[in-house]
Amino acid sequence: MADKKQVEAITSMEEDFAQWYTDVVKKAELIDYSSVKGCIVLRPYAYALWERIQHYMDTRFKETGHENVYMPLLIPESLLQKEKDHVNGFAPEVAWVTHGGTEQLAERLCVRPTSETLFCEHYAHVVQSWRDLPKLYNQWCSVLRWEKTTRPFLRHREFLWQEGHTAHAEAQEAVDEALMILDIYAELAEDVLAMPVIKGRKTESEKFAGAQDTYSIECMMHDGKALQAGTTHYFGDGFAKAFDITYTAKDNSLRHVFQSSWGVSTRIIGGIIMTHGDDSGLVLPPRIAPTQVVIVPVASHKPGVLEKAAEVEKNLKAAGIRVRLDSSDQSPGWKFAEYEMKGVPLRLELGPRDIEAGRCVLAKRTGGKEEASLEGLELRVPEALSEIQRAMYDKARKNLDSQISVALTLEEMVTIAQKRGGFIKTMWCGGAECEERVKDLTGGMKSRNIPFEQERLGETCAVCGKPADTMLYWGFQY
RNA sequence: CCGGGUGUGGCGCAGCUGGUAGCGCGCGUGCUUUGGGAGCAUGAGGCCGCAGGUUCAAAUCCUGUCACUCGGACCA
Repeated sequence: MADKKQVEAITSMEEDFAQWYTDVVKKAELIDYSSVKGCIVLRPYAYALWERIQHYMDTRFKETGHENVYMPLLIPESLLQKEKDHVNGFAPEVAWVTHGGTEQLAERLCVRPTSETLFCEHYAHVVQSWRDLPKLYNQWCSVLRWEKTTRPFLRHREFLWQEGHTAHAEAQEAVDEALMILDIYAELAEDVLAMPVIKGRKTESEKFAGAQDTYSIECMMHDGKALQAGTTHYFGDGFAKAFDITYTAKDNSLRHVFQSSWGVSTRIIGGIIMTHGDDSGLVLPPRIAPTQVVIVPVASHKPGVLEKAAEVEKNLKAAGIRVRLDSSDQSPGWKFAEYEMKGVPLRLELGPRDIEAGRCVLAKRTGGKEEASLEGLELRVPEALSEIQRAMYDKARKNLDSQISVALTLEEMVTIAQKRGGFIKTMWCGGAECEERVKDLTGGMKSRNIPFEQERLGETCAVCGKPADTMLYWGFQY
């Protein structure tokens, strides 16, 4: 029976969430493992998702004046060493190239874990005058970090991302840049991926190595764990001083630039899976789905069926819909299950009975079947897709809201952390010791961010009881 | 990095008191099927993760190693 095979194919979320995730990632043909730990093959379906994410972001970046560049893969050790906090943050997880052919290199080269240092070196070369600013660069590339524990999408050693790096004359411009990009990231997550986010600033102890301020968008997964889906950083002039990036201002004084950097990686695909997926597999938001509509012909050997299906495909394609006709000789039931597994938002069933009646069956991946007239289908389908998109966001939003708890005391925090996880919001005094203490007592819960949307939950820090005027989100994270 | 589990055709597994590999699914071909993972027939495919060792003989026993996976620690 269909149900039985489904259950065998994918572990239920309730039974074992981690196993469910691994099953979905494999069965939906997103990835394959390679022979190097943490270096993962992105199969066509996963890469198509990434391309759509890329396309959205790249368009937004270019609209806002950014240019794409490409920096080298290798960083000499001496260059990496220039900014102290930065090197301390990354040193434990960089991989080194020590030989060229059979010869040992005079200086070893690190495979970029991120490219701040390369951008800084380059900016020092090309920035001379206030007329050269701002520099608004982005690059699409992969980076390498020698992680101990790896999981598909969520934690790779090599992963794809974009990293933006900008240099500005004024501090405020660099801050504005970091905040504007954070908005773009939030719009990607909410409008395109149907993943509601919490925007905010990272605490001192959680910010990026070398940054003055780090901002993040935080998402909530089905299992109550948070996922940081994107971050942006304001660097002040710290890197500029370490790398000697100076320009001559209008008044002929020599000044350091102010910088920002920001990135989103393929990790966000893991977020899509864990935000929307269910026990039948992936569920993809229509705006990002590589295939939005799959046409499943029924009794396709009967005359006229495939022809009609091809005609419907052509019409929908002409209407700008990403549609695919599966005319393979698999049984309809097989196809139903297959495309559910792959999260295709809308299935269009078309058989002899339908054709005779001038209609088809539309089945939403999110639930619900309807009969639709073939006449005007190119209007009904986009409508159905936006209904799905909206429903997915609403559902995710509801999940996020239901996972937020308020705690006024440390005892409450610990209880909630152990009982249900999710986000906990509390007042916080600003002390790193309080973060440490929460982490110890809860077995790893950390601050997520200080949300831009602040509320006054009380007058004192939930952890230490000292006066507090900041509200902070906490949570377990991926 | 610490602890548990697992590595045998593409996938899932059996075989582990040693004797040279088997099942289900999938795959190829043919016919019949087609509204929730179709049926019959026939065929192809594996030096058992890798490296040592014990033995007349190793998928099986021993040692090492690598990978995957779960949990923990760590983590822009």
